[in-house]
Amino acid sequence: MSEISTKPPSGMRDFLAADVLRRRHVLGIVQRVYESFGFVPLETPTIENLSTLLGKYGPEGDQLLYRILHRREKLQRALAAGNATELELSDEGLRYDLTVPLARVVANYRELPAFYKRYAIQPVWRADRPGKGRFREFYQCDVDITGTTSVVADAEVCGAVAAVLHALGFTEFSIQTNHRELLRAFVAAAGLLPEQESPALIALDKLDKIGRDGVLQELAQKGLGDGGARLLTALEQARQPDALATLAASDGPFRAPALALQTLFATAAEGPAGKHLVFDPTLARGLGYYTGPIFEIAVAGLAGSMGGGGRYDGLIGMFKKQAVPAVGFSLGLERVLLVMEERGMFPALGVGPQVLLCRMADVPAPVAVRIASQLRAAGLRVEVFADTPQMGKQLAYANAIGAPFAAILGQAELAAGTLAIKDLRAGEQASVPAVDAAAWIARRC
RNA sequence: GUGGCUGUAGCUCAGCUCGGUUAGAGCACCAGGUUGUGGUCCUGGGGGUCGCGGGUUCAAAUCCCGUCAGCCACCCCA
Repeated sequence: MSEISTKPPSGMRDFLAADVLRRRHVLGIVQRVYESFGFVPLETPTIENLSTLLGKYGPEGDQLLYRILHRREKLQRALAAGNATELELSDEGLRYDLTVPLARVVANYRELPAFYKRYAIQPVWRADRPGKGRFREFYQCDVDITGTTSVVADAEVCGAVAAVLHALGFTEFSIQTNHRELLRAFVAAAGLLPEQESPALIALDKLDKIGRDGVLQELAQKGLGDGGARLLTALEQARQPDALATLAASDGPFRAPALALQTLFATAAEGPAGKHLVFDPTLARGLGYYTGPIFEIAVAGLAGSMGGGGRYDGLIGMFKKQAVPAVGFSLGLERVLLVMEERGMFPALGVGPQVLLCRMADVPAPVAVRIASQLRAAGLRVEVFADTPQMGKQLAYANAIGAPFAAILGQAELAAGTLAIKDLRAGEQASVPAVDAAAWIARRC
């Protein structure tokens, strides 16, 4: 194959007009709702130092970082040394999420408000294997609040994403909620080691899919047989309706996190997230930096999640001496779009010119440009057909791009000071004085 | 990372089981029917080294091996 591939790289996409409009539609609502909660925007660079990125996402996360190769002399030096490691060949990488850059920014700018509420809508990159709703370049829409451990902050970030989903037209979705400390207490009580938490929870998460026996089998395979079985029993009990209240009333390590979740539910109940928050004792999120409540948005028919978040009181402290508590929530734009597309949730989104200005070959181009300018000044979206093929060609083009009107300019119109305006949808045509044309079209758009 | 499915025209696909002249269809595109009128209709046309590489064979889109890419499920995530 001598031709150059015209496809974008794996997991990355081009967006044509219709795609862009749908994305903008969603992003506009996200921005408006986030700002209504008092969040202010932040944009950070595409590229971060690897020292910023590494060690924040867990070992799997580090593997998924896109790293940027040294250039020129620096690369030559690293290669000349022989057996160069990844770290010696690169010291920068592409942003993996929006939370770690936020943590860096909070640590870097002392002048930020003590309670910093920021939103960020930017692409992130992960060297993942692409799949349905999974890409190597995708947009996250984050809200975060730093500087407070208050449950109000937890409830507000949940409320913000819930309000976005409502504004987009979602009614049925749940925000699965758990608490990192509660999980830790369950794992300890079952006699498992802290490092066994992750594999045990991955197996337990499949309870609904593969059933109790399937989970037990998988736990045994991982060498977590007895402790895993105890954990399964405990979590099954925790899924009962009043389990959270029981845990909150208990003594010992379950009490504090269970109380925290109860307080969160009671607080969030007064906001948009209210009825959507659901306690899920088996929810465990992969990112390493969560310390308190953790969230994941679940919607029927979507395998993955539409968003996730949680409290991470230790992350910012990795960048500066004093720890700063923080909580955040992230919506995955592509996941939202995927579900909205499947369900036909988009309104009609217009694009392209409302009027195509066509002209005969004997009409000078400057005249067409002048008339187009007049129509645009009146607020219409206008395209001037560049060439002057036969009128059928020009109208066929107008039809192909979906322009509802064509304005035709020939010697007859020039002499009379009119435009022949054709309504492509109705198939009707009228001769309209040029000065009235814009209003005539606007009335019918 | 694991398992499965699919790669044929710009797009959606047929043909492959059982190898046999110039590889087809619909849509899209171009031209004409209509030199100031689109969307419908009619006629004609351009466009394919059958993903890539190798093997078997007199002969490969078709059979075999490899490879790459895409999709689906799992894993993980947003």
